[in-house]
Amino acid sequence: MAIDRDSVLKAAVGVLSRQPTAHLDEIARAAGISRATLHRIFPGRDALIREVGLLALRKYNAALDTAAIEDGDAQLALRRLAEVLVPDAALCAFLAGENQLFDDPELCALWENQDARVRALFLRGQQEGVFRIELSASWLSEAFFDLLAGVGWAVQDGRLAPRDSAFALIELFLGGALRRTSTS
Amino acid sequence: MAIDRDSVLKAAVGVLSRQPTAHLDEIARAAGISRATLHRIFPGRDALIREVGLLALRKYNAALDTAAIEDGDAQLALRRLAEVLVPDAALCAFLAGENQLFDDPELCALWENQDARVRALFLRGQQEGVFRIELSASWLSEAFFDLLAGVGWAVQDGRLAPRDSAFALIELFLGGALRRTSTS
Amino acid sequence: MAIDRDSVLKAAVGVLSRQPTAHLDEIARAAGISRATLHRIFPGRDALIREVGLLALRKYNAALDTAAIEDGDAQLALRRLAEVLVPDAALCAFLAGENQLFDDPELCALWENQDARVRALFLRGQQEGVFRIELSASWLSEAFFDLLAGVGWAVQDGRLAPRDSAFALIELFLGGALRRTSTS
Amino acid sequence: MAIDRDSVLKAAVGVLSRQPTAHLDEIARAAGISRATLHRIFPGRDALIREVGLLALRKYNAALDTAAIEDGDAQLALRRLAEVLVPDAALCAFLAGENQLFDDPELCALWENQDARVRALFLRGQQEGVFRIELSASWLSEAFFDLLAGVGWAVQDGRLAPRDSAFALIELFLGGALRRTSTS
DNA sequence: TATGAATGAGTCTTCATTCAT
DNA sequence: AATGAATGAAGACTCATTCAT
Repeated sequence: MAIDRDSVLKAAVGVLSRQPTAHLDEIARAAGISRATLHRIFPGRDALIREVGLLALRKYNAALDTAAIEDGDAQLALRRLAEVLVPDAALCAFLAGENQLFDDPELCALWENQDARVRALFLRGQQEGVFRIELSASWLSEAFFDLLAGVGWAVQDGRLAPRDSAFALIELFLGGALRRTSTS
Repeated sequence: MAIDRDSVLKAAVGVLSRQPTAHLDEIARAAGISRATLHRIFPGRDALIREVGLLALRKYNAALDTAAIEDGDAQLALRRLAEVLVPDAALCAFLAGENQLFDDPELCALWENQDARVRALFLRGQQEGVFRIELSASWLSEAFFDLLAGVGWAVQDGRLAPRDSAFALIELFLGGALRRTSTS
Repeated sequence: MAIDRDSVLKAAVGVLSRQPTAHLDEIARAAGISRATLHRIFPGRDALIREVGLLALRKYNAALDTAAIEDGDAQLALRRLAEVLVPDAALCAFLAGENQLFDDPELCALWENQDARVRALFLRGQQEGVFRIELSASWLSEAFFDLLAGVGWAVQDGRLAPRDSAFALIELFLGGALRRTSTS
Repeated sequence: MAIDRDSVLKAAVGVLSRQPTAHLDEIARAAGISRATLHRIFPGRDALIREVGLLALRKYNAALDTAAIEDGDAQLALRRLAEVLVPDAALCAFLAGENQLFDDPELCALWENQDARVRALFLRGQQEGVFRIELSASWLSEAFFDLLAGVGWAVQDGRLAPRDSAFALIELFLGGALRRTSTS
């Protein structure tokens, strides 16, 4: 059995999400293999990063499906999405740090497609009166992603407990930082 | 007239916040000088990045002072802080992308000091009943910074109008994405 | 088979003793390897030069031991030393050309230690009535080294036959250029 | 009055004889002028070094004339030469360290011419029975130069008193290190 | 004229990548 | 198949050199 591509990818995510400029040395060490072997599995650095990007985008897309964001109440759909995405927040952190990745037309298209679905979710929610209309759907989409990446970083660096991360994300994003006074 | 360190730093921020791995070539070109001159002003790449980091942290610290975040209502203090920080959001985006920067003890200490002030602001707000207590002060502080960096990226890439950025940041962060229904 | 550090060092001596400013390119070519490999073996130019210096000083020290300069007649001891040192005269030529090398405390200490032994040899010879007392022991030591380096250069450039070099060195140094007339 | 070329040359000798790879910065500083001014006086580094080389060779040649080495007893001629050369030993030290200098045909020719005169002196001395014939004239010439350069270094670095240098040179070179026992 | 400032050229260095075992 | 060893390519860096004052 060949070395497991997935385990190498996972190691790469762990290293690259924290340090996008990490050397292949570190990634190989994190994966427990040598640089040369890393090259046998992935034809080169760009290929490796592209694979990680593809993995991230596929998981993101799968999460959109799993959460069925086009169905039902927009708020609940977003809550489902957060629940599904948070375990892979590191992948989103990776994507946030490798914005050069989107020079690749295929990845860019994938991202656009998925981002469009999220924007559509917010738009739907705004039309249904669930989400605020003063904030554009695209900003909501971007901010949601920013916080998701932030959760990924915070968890990886031990500043946020994985168990709390979904709550922290969705509560802040949906409800904001202000306490709602009952009388207002 | 001598080359202005600050103008070079500004150009470096513009380039590095979008692309942390940018070559010195690009930075020099963006600053309108040659690589050699860039090296005369800053002894090396690390020194340049460190200087940009210092600039960012100093601006951040100055913003905390300007906004007087220790004074008055916590919500208003945070609103003032957002207003002051947003024009320099690119610097925060840079900081977010160069987390390796905090290996430097001095920069790390500076950051810790400033982050502590922001956490104290949230803590005060929570004690005063202004901010929600279900979200930890440190998460609020980190999330605020994440959104600030996100604003920086979005503005730089033309996805968010500079004019709207302060509003987008503070409204989402304070109020969240959900529309508040008057009857609930 | 792994590249031999010693063979690289030997090549470096050959190049650097003639031309202290030689590019790493030339040294690598002389060693039959690429610049990159040279860098893998020695972390940098300074490290390489330092290693060559260490090699030279170690050989010099070993020669002092081999010749047992502290034992027996001082003149014979010096003759033994010359015999042992001459094959490595190129190393001494290298040392003579890289006097900046002695900024390094360790190398400087090594040199001082060895030079002290040679000075002690001359002092002993002077006390035994073997060496002239009008010439200070430190000057004798230095002059001996100068001639040794000169032999190294002359041999490398083909102006002196290796076979004659020990004789040329020791005869000139001990006896001087003047013919001794029996009647005087 | 323009900056004195000679004072700059003198400063260059002082620096370059100790450190052949010295930067123009150091030479300019030693001469009390700026790098740019140094460039105005000498068209470039090569030109400067060539000028110093020419100066050294001219002084050497002048010394051969002043000492009238072709006249009278060979031993006395060499003693006169040593007396005349020792004050400029630093120049010889410079020449010894810049052997690349002799790639220049003119300098090479000059050197060859002068070296031939010195070799002729030794050859004459050997034929007159003054110098030993076991040591070739060319080796004697080279060794004399080596010791002269050694004197230059030793004086510059404070290991030899200028006052003693001529004596140290000529006594060692002519008489050698061995004490001559009256009975032998 | 003399100089601080700027730069072109070329070396040093470090990667990602390939090769031989 | 996996790896240590070797290398090509390209960026970082430092000079000598030139320019503008």
